[in-house]
Amino acid sequence: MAVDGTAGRVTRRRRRTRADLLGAAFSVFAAKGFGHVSIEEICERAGYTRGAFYSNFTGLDELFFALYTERAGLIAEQVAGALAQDGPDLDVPAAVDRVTEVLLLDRDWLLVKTDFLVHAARDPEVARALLEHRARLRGAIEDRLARARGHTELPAALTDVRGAAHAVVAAYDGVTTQLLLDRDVAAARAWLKQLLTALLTG
Amino acid sequence: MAVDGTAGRVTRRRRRTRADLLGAAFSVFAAKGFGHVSIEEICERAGYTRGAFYSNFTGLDELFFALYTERAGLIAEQVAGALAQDGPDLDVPAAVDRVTEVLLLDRDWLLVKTDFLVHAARDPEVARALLEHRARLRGAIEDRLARARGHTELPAALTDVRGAAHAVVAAYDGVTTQLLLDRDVAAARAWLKQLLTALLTG
DNA sequence: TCCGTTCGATACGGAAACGTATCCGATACA
DNA sequence: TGTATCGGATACGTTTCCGTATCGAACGGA
Repeated sequence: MAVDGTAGRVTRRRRRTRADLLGAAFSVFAAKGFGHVSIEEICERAGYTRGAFYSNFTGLDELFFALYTERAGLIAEQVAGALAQDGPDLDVPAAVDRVTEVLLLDRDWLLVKTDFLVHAARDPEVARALLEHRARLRGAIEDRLARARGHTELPAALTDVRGAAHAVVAAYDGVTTQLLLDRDVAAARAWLKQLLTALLTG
Repeated sequence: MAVDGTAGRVTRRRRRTRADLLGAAFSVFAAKGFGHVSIEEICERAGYTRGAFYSNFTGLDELFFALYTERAGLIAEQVAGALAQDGPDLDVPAAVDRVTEVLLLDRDWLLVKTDFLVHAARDPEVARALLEHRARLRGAIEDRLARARGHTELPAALTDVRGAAHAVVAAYDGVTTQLLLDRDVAAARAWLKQLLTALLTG
């Protein structure tokens, strides 16, 4: 019981079990894809039985959502940190370097993230959560761009800072797609840098 | 037998069955996602039994590949046609209108296509095929851009026509991602138009 | 129309995963 | 340290899906 947040007590053991299951789920999802993974498989990898699983989650969907939320939160923090790092002048290549360090390094994360995207695309509830997360990231980018206003020009076609931030996200998504296929991280970084330069320095 | 191409005879009935199965697979994949679909489900939808399925395909993977190849081929033709349509001057908004008519209209196709992407991301064999298809599309765009050379300027940051075509694809992928989540086709089109304008008319 | 071939339906055994109900060891707290 | 609560293991029965082997009907060519 108490799979919900209406806590009675939560033991150390339970937190550990939950973390183990989430960790195992991440690697199994990355390897096989959300759709091709059984609950049993995750439990086996984590070293538990299904009893533990059902004690912590109502099903695969809930676990997947928890997993995504957790990792996405961490990454959002890191990105915000990387963006806040330098001065008021916007050094695009340097900023891109730091951000891609976070966003494009871990192929497993890209796989899981994309799985989550197609999952969300079929479930409006999940889609809302994902859109909110993306809005948060976009917000961090907007802040950064606004801070650079006056120091750097935006091209006319991107009407304002919002539009520019939106464009940055689209570029990132586009590069991710290509990277999933060709697995060339170096090329993806170079390419994203070039793309953002073209977009932001009209 | 004869699931392979080493034809003995191929009856009309067989072609029909195969087409029915592919059609049913498309709608079931779109609705549930590749990973959450059983062979039985497809057969049921198509009005056949598993006997018919195994007589035509070795398994779900093969069917999925055939399905993608078929549809992607059709779409590639349509895009090439839409690009060839107008004169040597590059009217970005008009061209985008015509191309997005093909590429962004059918949500089911976007879903299946994205499923295929994550599928390919985990199978190098499949990834190669998908990369080739993307290369063909990019080629059509390159041709179009090259034809417009001299009539329209490219921004400096996109070093050449190849780079520009690459950027167009990335923009398209990025917009697709957003569209999968917010389901706002009109916004996606407007946004893609704006993005490509920013990219191509430096 | 007849005949050999092809195609898909039927029927079967088996494997895998599911979700639950129950029990016992672990854990927190007095 | 004692004890009440918590957490995960165990042990079911059930469902779903798989892949194959076999058979009869549909088909195309002569």
